[in-house]
Amino acid sequence: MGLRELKMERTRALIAEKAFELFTTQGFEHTTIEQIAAAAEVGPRTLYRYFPTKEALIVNFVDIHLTASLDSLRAQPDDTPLASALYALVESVITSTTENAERVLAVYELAARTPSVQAQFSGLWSAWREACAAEVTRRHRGKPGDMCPSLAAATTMVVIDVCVRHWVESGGRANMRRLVNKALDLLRSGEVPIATP
Amino acid sequence: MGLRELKMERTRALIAEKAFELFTTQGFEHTTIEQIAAAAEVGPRTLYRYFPTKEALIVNFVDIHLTASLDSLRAQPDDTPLASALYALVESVITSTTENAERVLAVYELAARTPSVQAQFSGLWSAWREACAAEVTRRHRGKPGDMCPSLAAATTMVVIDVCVRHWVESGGRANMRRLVNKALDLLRSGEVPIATP
DNA sequence: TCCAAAATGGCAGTTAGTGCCATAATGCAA
DNA sequence: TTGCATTATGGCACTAACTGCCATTTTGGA
Repeated sequence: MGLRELKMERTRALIAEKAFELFTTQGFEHTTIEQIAAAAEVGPRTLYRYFPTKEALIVNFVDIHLTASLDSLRAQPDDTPLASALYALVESVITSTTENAERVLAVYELAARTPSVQAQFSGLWSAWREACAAEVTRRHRGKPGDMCPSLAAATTMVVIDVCVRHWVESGGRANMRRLVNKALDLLRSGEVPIATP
Repeated sequence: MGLRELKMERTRALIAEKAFELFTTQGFEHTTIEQIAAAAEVGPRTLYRYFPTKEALIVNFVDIHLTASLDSLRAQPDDTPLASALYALVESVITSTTENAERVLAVYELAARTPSVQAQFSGLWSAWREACAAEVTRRHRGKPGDMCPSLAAATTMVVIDVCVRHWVESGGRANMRRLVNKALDLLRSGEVPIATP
């Protein structure tokens, strides 16, 4: 990586950091792009070259972890059993969430207070789920139209989503890994009721 | 309902309809609020009294169905088995979707082309899922912290989501009810792989 | 017929986001 | 080291989404 890219990466991080600080102290809506740009000592026009929208300044922090988890799914050899490959993905989310607990909690709190941020987050999760489903489908090699891979991916994502929510609601005090394993057990054992006519 | 409210309801519908027309012909981003207001023969300021944001003008169409489905869950007697109550909810989505197939397809196509709309939709689904989970939890009367109701609700929502996507991808030609029952069967029979260490 | 309440919409203002272009910084090659 | 081509920067002008405020109009009912 050249010196140029390094410096830009640093600027990017600085902008995100300053934005985060201002958002947490003043609230998302009461912080303007100008303020953030000023705090990071760049022009507003430059800020927009690093982050396309105001929301991206927060979403960014979760995006990193989700992208990493997708990578760790892709990193599994193609002949890994699907259940194991999916667990690698789950594992990745668990570690990145708990290792950055404070930041994640703050981001979620911020999102809870701001509809537009909330929406962007939902969109991010949704896109991530799509991407995971695509990867699972590729591995599964079933007939097109088979819903099994989509369901497997979606179910896994839902477990993660539910567990992260529970974890956030506990203020980060719950044990995330235990939560996830409990949830997976419930699903596997059929204790979770499924809609029936 | 008074005559006044009736007229307002009509205005609301007219605005939404004109917005929909303009969005489908010109695209979401290339349509301005002014154009929509002009088409509906109201002032822009008035339009904003009916719809808080531009995105709400589309989201509206799906919102109606999701709200209705939630109502049909609430309408079930409290002693209905959870699996049956959840099926009533599923049933509601199936009928409202297929009965408004054309409109739903158009809306989804529009959303697929516009990130901000996409995000709003994800947010809507997410909020709906939360609301359903709350209702399921209420019915379940388990200990607080029990993840079973959240999982039951989330799993059902995910089935609906996956099926609707498949249905949309088929251009509305697939049989939605068959799709849903197939998916529910797969889940119930344990054919869908669950992440395992 | 008149009145109180409520809907409407015009106006001014804020802010997010974009295109364009001049300027400044930087890596590289001579 | 110097000069050049490339690339980041940021200023300016502009569009369009939204908001608060207030005057005007409409409307349902007494």
